[in-house]
Order: sequence, then C-alpha cells, then structure tokens
Amino acid sequence: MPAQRPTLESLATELGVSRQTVSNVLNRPSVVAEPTRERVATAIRAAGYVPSRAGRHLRTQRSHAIGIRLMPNFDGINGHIGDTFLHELAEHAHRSDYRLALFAAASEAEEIATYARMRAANEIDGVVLTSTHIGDARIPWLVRHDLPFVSFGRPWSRDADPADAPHDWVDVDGAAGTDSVTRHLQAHGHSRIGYLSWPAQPDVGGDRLAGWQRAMREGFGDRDLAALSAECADDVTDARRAAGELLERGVTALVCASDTLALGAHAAVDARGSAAPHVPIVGFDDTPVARALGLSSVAQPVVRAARTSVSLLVRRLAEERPPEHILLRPSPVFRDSEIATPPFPENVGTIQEEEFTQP
Amino acid sequence: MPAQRPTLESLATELGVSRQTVSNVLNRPSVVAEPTRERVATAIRAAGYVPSRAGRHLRTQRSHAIGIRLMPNFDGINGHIGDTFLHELAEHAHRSDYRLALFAAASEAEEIATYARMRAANEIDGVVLTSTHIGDARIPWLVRHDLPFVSFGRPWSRDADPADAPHDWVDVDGAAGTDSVTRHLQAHGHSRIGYLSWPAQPDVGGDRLAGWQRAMREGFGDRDLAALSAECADDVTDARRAAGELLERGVTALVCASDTLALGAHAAVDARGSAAPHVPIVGFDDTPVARALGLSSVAQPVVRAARTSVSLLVRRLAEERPPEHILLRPSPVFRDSEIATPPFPENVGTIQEEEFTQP
DNA sequence: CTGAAAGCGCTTACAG
DNA sequence: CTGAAAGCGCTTACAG
Repeated sequence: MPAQRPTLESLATELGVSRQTVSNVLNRPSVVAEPTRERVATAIRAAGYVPSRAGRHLRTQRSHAIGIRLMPNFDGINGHIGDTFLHELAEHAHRSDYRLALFAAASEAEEIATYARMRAANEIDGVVLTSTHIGDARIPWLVRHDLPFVSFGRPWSRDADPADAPHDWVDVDGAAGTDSVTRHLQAHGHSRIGYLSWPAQPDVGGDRLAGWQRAMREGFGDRDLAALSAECADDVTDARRAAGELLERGVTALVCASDTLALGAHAAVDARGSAAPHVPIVGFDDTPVARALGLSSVAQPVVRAARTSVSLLVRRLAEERPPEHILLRPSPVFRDSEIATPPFPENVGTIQEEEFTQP
Repeated sequence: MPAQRPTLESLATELGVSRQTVSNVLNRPSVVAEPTRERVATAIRAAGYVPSRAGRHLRTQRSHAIGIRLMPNFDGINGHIGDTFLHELAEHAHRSDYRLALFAAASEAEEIATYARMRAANEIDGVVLTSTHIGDARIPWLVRHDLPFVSFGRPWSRDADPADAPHDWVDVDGAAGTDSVTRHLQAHGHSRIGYLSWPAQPDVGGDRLAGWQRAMREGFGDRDLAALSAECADDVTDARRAAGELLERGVTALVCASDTLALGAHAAVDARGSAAPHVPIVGFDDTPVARALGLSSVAQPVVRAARTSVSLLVRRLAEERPPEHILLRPSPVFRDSEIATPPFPENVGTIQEEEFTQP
C-alpha cells in the first residue's frame, strides 16, 4: 500500500500520459488506442487505483447514492421481509455501482424532510420507497420535487388506478396469494374458510382480503361472506381473540392477512385442545416464525422485488422513459400436513414468480 | 423551490459578501461579526441552502460516511437484534452528520474487499463491525490499513485479552446474563438446571456458557456440570433433540444460548404432554418470537450498544485517543409464570444497563 | 473582521 | 488518438 493514495494525476505523470487519457481508459475505453489502453489499465490495476468518489461526484453532479429509509420494525415478526429486501437492494445497487444511503426517521414528515435535505445537498440521485399506503404524502412530494424514485408497493388510492401512476413501482399481488390458498383449501374440501383481516383499507390489507373474497364468491356465491371474516390489529393477542370468534362460528380453515395473525389463530386453535377437529391455518409473508413453527403461509418474492426495484431506478437515472409497473406473484407454502398434498402441485415447494408490465 | 440549487457563490453574490463569509457562518460562526452572521444565516435558511456534500467531501477529504455490512439473516429469528441495531446506528450517525453506507457481502473476504475498494475511493471515513468471532480476519486488516472502526463484539481470541485490543469495541456481557438467570432459577428452587449450548468456541457461545457454569459451580460445585449441558446447532430441530436428551437426564429447568434453541426446548417440553412437570426455559436475545410466545429470555441493550458504537467511532474520527472498551449488561425478562415472581426484583421488567470502561 | 486565491480529484468539451 | 484547460462547490490558510 502506497502511503499516498494514487490519483489520476499521479498515475498519468508516472505513465507519461495525460490525466485525461487515464480517465478515458476508465470511462470511455473505446476512445483510447489499444496499446495505450492496455498499458494504462495494467498500471491502474497494479496501483489499486479507484477513482475518488468525491471528485466524480462534484464533476458529474451525481452522487451514485440511493436514499432508503430503514422502517422501524415494531413487532419484528414481519421484520425478515424488510431485512431480505434491504439486503438484496444493497447487493444489487452495489452491482450497478450505486450506494445505499440508509437513514432512520420517526415519521413520514421526517422522512420527507430528510429527502429534502439530502436533495438540497445533492447527496442522493434517487430514492427507494417502501410501505406505501393510502394517503401516502411521500409520493406527491417526490413527484413534485422531481426526485427520481421507485416504490415497493403500489400507490394506493381510493380514486386512481395504480397503472396511471407517474412513477415506477414494483409490488406483490397479495390478492392472487390469498385467492390461491383459499382455492387450495376449497379443493381440500373446506367451504367454511374464515379470513382474519387487518382493518380493511383500500391498500395492502384490502388487497389480501379481496383475494379471499373473490375465491369464496366464485366457489359459493355471497353466502356468509361477512360472517366468515373478522378484523383485528396486527397483534398476536387480538388475532387470537378474533380467531376464537370465527371458530365459534364454525369455520373449518383460516386464511390470515399476516403470519402474526396466523400465530394468534394458531393459539386459538390450540386452546380448543387436541380433541377438537384440526383447523388448517395459512398466514402471509412466510416469516421465520412461520417456518420455525411449521405454519403454512404465502411467500413474497422479496428477492425478485428488490432486484426489480434497483434495476427500474437505475434505468430511470440513466434514461428518460415512461413509468413501469411490475406486479409479482407470491407463492403459497403449505406446511400443514392435512393440506400439504398438492391438488395444485405447481404451487408447492417451488418459488413461482410471474410478472406483467403495464407500460 | 428555485430552479437552480443555491451555492456558496450564488448566495454570496446575492448578499454582497464573499463566499468565504458564507462558509464561515456555517463552519466557524464565532469568527463572523454578529450582524453579518445573522443576515447571512437568515438568507441561508430562506434559500433552503445546504452545502453540497461533494464539495465538502473533495475539499476536506472526509466523506462523512460510515461503512456497514448488512449481515445476511439466515434463520431470521435473531434478525430483530440486527435490525434494531442498524436502525439506531442510522439514527445516531445522522445526528452526528454521518451517513451509513450500507453494503452486502457474501463472505468475510468479500467484506474486506469492499472495505478496500471503499477506502481506495475515499468513500468512507470509518467502519462499524458486527458479529466478531474467533479468527476474525477483518480486525487485523482494518488495523493494518489504518481504517478507523468500532466493533460491536469483543475481539475474540484464544490468547489475547480483549482489553488489550488496539481498537474501540462495545459488547454485551453474555456471561452476566446467563449467570443471572441461572441464579434466578436456583433461587426458585431449581438445582438441576440444564444448559443448551452452541458448539463451544471461545466467543459469544463460550461466553454465555461460562455464565451458567459459573453460577452452577458457585451454587453446587462441579457436580454433574457436564451431564447437564448439551451442544447443538442454532436450529430449532436440533435444539429439540438436544433438549429432549437433557430432559431425560432429569433437568428441571433450561437455560439456552439463544431464543432459537429455547424454541426447540419449548417443543421438547411440550412433547412430554401437559401431565409432565413444568420446566421453565430461558432463551437469549429476547426476540419477537420469544415475546410472541411468552418465553423468558435475556434482552441485550441493543439501542445502547448502537448509540455507544456511533459515539465511539465519531469521536475517534475527530480526535486521537487510546481505544475504549465498553461492556454492557443485558437484562433478563421472565415471562414464565412459575419464575416470574422476583426473588431479584431489580432484574424484572426494567431495562438495566451498566457499563464500565477499560481505557 | 473580511475577501482574493489556491486546490481537493475528477470528467468533459475542445483544439491539435 | 492525445493533451491543455475549465470548472463542479467547497474550506482553509493568508493577506489586508
């Protein structure tokens, strides 16, 4: 290791060429004569030279950094998803020579304030948004201030079609997941299939609920639909209470909006004792808890979502083009022995991901 | 929002002062006459001016960024700790005007290669290390290449005393945690207290094991110590097997090196049926799973650890000083009703953190 | 206390 | 194809 970090200047002097030639070898190699290119490239490698990020940043006005807020993970049960997403995001961003500038924020307002500051300091080129929700103030802010971004999550809104969103987004088709597991349970002979829901909003919770509703309507018409579902907070204790009520109403299987709810449902079923009939439960997110406890669940293609997010954002930073919207299909994982036999063999064990683009 | 981002230059021209004065107002306000300072400060605020990070970086040769590898979270049960740590790290780094440059790496070698590249590009000022272990190649590399860092985790080594480490570290006193819960179980009348261990290495696993050993020796001498402990991988299934063996050997309570192991132990106890005597189990890390299932555990002061890590590193970047070593005390959380009554009231429910510095 | 100057390391037109 | 020049935005001695 040389005491002094090599620079374009020092390398050029050493090689008897101009700074510019060294820079060209790195940035526009085709413009340099092959013998020169090779001689310089070898010297660069030998010196372990890596261009200073600061110099490039100042000159090009591009930080090559992407802002990302680390969402506080209160319950932690669903934390793994965010974890994996972040991990893949970091890996793929690096592969495209982008850095992740991670920050924490206590509220959405603070998150926006951070974007404003980072933007003013020319500190980030773009943003990855997670946990989009109804009334999301971040999206209009980013659009208005012309800070490029991609969101993991549709732009939920009562009025507008997400396909009209003026920005790139990637999301997982939650309705397809709950629809698919509900049909799977139907194929296993269940008709009174309950649904444990978050307070229904026209966003992630409503989407997952809609899948179950669709499958139930197609299977049996509108009969009993309201009586078969219950709302509760994303909390084990409250879910246990709500699941208990559904069990009393005679449900024979339960689909849940999250693994946290499934955990509560599991406790409610356990509480009835081993003499009571078995009630299959399916959660959502396929968290480590579900895996550890052998609960069935619906796995999100998180890795794929992260990669797609990075590539959409990186492409947006490179070229002007119309926004793209990508919806990924989740895959059910059946661990409950009663329903593990595959009436739909294609759904079991393998990760399936389909996407469609709405340009 | 002005179309053009304001600069030191544009602000100075507008105000009829020199660039330097504007810079001084931000960086050395005491050197500017009060009326000027106030006039300039007001204009800065009004313009929403934030100094360009690139300019400062290039000029000062400080990126104000801290490198941190996002550890892959394979099992996910313990993920919450890393999550919380990262969150607090981000928050406190920002408060000191430092950014977190997050990256992923598939191996320790790749992690080191990333440090090398980031260092060559002058991209980071320092590093936060997590998951230190025996034979950790990162520490000597960072020391040798003079890249400032703090580690969350002692520098484990067979020979050396961590107090002699030539770098700052923060760690949690695992032995104090297992020692304390073992004594708590003793105070509740247990003498055959088993221990479920990771393969014993002189690092985190060995540290936690040592606490149990110490409490058992002081309580009952060396009797049976080997027979009361079992080793297993950090895996629910293997833990269940190992816990089953210990139960057959007649243990009446179980202390575990992690919540994952505690989950396995829980399953082993459950498998004996509700007629069998109750066996209290204590895990380690107080993960969301433990909370959701009502398992007792030992909570690490993660928030404190993250804050301390940032402040040690930030201080090291500001001034030359001898390395500091800070050991934080974890706090037992007893959720098992049989042992929840406090023979040691100070250990229950409240977060206790003590630290001592070894300069 | 204030202002003119230098220079951090890079890339990108531009002239040869 | 190669090299001399300009300039991105900032901070820090230094002269007044």
